[in-house]
Amino acid sequence: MPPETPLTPDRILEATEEVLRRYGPAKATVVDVARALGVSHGSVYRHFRTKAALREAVTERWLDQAHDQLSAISRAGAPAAERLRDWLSALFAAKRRKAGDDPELFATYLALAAENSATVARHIETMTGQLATIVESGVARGEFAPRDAHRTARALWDATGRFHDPVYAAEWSDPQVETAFGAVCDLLLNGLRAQAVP
Amino acid sequence: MPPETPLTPDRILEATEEVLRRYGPAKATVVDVARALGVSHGSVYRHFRTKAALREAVTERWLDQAHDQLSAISRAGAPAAERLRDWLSALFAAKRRKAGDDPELFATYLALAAENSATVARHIETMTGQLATIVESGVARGEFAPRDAHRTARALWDATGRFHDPVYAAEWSDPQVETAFGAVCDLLLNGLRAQAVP
DNA sequence: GCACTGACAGATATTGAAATCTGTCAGTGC
DNA sequence: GCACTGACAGATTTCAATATCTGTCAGTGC
Repeated sequence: MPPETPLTPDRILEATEEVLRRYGPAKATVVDVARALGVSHGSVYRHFRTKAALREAVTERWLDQAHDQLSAISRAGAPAAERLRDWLSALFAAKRRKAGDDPELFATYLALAAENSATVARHIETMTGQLATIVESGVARGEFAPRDAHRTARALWDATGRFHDPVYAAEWSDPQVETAFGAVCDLLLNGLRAQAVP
Repeated sequence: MPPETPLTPDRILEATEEVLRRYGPAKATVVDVARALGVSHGSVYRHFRTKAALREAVTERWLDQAHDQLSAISRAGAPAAERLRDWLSALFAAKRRKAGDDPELFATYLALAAENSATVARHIETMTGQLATIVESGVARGEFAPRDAHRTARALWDATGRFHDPVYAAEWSDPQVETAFGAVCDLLLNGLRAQAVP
């Protein structure tokens, strides 16, 4: 019998998210996804070549959500130092909220991220690209000393890892972490404002 | 029969390290340690109340090794900026060497560290204490702008996490990581030299 | 008395047979 | 022709039995 709604990659991804949410990354199976959609698992394989590809697509979708809000900050008109602090704060706040609101779901996506390092690497490139935009405009306006924007963006990303890398999620509920974040931001912003690195 | 050599905590720790090295953290048992020492496992429990206490003692011993070399650098007479860079480089090099030379042993100690967070926290306090010493002397000599040495030391530790936290060990074999380390160091040292954070 | 042993109970880990899952593909129905 | 099904082989996971381990303590020998 033909389905009421056609089976699309998007509907499959939605069902996969739901199944992952309900069963967790270890127990979620393609059969579960098919069952949730009321189709046979063979049909799922018509749209995603492997279970890994399906999970990768879900991972990508999840990571892409993070881009939008931050992208707006990176291209705003405020002074670069302010935009940079806002951007890093927004990233930290978003991650911390997700980790705190639903730790299980966060752990699920952490597991997905761990098995899709290439997708994560692409996500990080997008993120450091936004940081580079801020640094570049700061240099152009004379706020920051001239420097290699991409190298600096990567350094900013690396140096703030404790406040966005999910492996540290357990520490984000510690009240002192806000202070630590402030201290690192101060140091980094100070470093940008100072005279150029030789 | 009385043993040829008396059973001491130190001998037990040595045997435990050997057993951990041979069997890994998941398979190493107290019975294995006792067997390696030629005693009954009951004897081991006369010196360490639980298996967890034994593993914690091994963890502490391992972490303490790291202190000595770095401590010398932190108290040397060189300019603070140079000492700081040397200290961070030495820490990174030591960790990277350990991770690269014997990944299995490194993974073993990583597992031990994960189950002894209080011991690790004490280790980190010692480390940031050494960083604070460098910062303090840099401020005293006028190399660095005045600042809270401990807060700054913690920020330096946090910001360089990617280059000493074992969770990132897999990335340390990437040739680009040296560049990334240099970029973060440049930014941080620049931040210290610049005028004080308000 | 002292350092050690070894048997024990309850907790944890291992193992292998049974169940489930992944990925394929010939077949079904429209 | 097209979207989907469902049976299948091989891979993986589950589960319960079996074995091993942890931590205790009364007992042994010096």
